[in-house]
Amino acid sequence: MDDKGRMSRLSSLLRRRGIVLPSFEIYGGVSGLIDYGPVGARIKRRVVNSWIEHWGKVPNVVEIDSPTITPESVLVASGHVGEFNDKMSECKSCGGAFRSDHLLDGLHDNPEILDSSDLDELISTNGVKCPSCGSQDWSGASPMNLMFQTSIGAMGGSRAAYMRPETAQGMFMLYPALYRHFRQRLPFGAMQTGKGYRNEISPRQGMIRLREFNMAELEYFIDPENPPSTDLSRWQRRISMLPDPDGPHSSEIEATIEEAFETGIVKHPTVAWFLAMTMQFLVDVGVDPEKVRFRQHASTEMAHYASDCWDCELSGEHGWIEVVGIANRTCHDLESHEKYSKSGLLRGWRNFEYPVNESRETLKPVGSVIGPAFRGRAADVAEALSELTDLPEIIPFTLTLADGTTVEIEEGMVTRCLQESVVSGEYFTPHVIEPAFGIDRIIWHILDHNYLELEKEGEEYTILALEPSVAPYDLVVLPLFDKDGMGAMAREVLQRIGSISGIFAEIDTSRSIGRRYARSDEIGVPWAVTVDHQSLDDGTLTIRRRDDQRQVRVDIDTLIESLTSKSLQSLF
RNA sequence: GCGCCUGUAGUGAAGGGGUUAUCACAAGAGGUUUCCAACCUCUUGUCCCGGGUUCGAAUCCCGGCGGGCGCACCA
Repeated sequence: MDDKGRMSRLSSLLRRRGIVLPSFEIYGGVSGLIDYGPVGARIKRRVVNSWIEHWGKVPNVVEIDSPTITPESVLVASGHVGEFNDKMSECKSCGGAFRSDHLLDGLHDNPEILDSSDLDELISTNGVKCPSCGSQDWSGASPMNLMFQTSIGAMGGSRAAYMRPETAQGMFMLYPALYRHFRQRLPFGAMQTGKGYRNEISPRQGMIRLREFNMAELEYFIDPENPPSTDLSRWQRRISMLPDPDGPHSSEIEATIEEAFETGIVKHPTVAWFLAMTMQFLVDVGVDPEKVRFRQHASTEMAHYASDCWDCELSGEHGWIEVVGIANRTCHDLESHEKYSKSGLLRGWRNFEYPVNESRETLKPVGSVIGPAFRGRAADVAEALSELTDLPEIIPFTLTLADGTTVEIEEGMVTRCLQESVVSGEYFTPHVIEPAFGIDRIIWHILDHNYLELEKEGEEYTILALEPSVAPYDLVVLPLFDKDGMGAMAREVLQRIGSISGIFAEIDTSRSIGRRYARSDEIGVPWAVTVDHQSLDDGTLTIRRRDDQRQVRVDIDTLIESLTSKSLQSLF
């Protein structure tokens, strides 16, 4: 079977069976937007649920949910407005598009701050040549905004906003509430799943580059001086890793995460732990462990907020694709939000091992003298006095205010006093380790890795060998024939199964039994329960296992019990 | 955004300036059938959108939208 055809056969299957389809198709479709159909939506829900459960087991990790509409100011602070508004210049000769500021590298100290007309002028006066064809015929620099713009408020006076390009900012916005929730104790984490939006220039490759996509992100807040200790020894699987090409370990290796951390390839213990947990998650939802690798970002390609960054890449029909980014965002986000919002709540408190006694000599302003003497500037004088670190030996002296002006401080304006205090700890800005998952990309690879084209009695036969935890249905109930009471009994069985919480089943009565097995195999249903003639006599049913088509006969109570305890596998 | 290729039932394809657009599979109804896409009868359903050329356009031309690949961009 040729490899070129496999992807189109898989895509056909996804459409035909209502798993993933193009959106708005009767109106011609929109590039970069997809629908999950009735079967795909169930798979997606279960992948997302698996993700929430996986990380929810970590102590001190909670789920939150925040708006997708985000005020501009938040994204200015996060750096997205600057970062996602690059100006592009296009070569009129060959059609190549380049970042305008990159064209001016070496010609201007800080081309990023230039506006469009300055960029155009510098490009033309310096005779910048097109890197691909050498021509000098440039279109005007125009912003390439990768965020969807909107505004809050229907009438004039509305507030600029964007559809969020990531969910992470929601967690940062909620930091004060999280800090309270966890009773001021780090580490803790917050996660959310939901939509993110990026107005890609050219979305491609099916569900790989979307304009509206499902993300799942976790922000784990730690004290950088006391990173949580982690036990990496429970993961002994060897994983393919591509360390930073500019670093000391530049070639691809196979190692356990523990080894990678001990040899310094992974620098941060918490990052190492997240790499291991990520691998675990992917394997649990049915990604082929042989098609996973972790790639460390070179220092040059790191996102604006990250100090160390690993991609988890999966191999499939589209080659190696990044599906998870694990970044040490350090204190960047919280610090930046503190600066822009002037909020004082984006911090953690760390107790010293031993309290420190501090004594400090200060010059305390005498209000009744300072006030009349300096009038409107009195407050500035008091401020400047409190910030003095080296107290002058003699009074009078000259004091420099915040605005750079000076005043003479004379005898009687201040009193010298000694402040004694016990300092038991200090404030700090927590660091953040962030795993960010692209759910749609993961779903694609789950489908890809589990799409098996087999041969059965000389015929092509397709199985979607999904992990039961992410299968669209847990099982399908099939009467051998829909008559003689078999159909009725199948419906009773379905009803009993339906009352088990967390179990989803459907019934299929049309056409031959073999065809119905094939249909359920094709959408990945792991179990089929068949009601046959013997069922009518003695109440037993057969359970068929998708992956080897073996069947066992059990009575209905055993079936219900096994389903409840999720131990169907043990019947075989 | 540029270049090349491309768009016909749910899926995959054939055809093509002139009656009612073809085939397979899938799907629905009925029959048959004692467990793996069997068989029989019947049925449903298609030329991406807009404009142009023409007596006549699904077919030719132009534009748009969508898809694939490459470049660029992006993670």
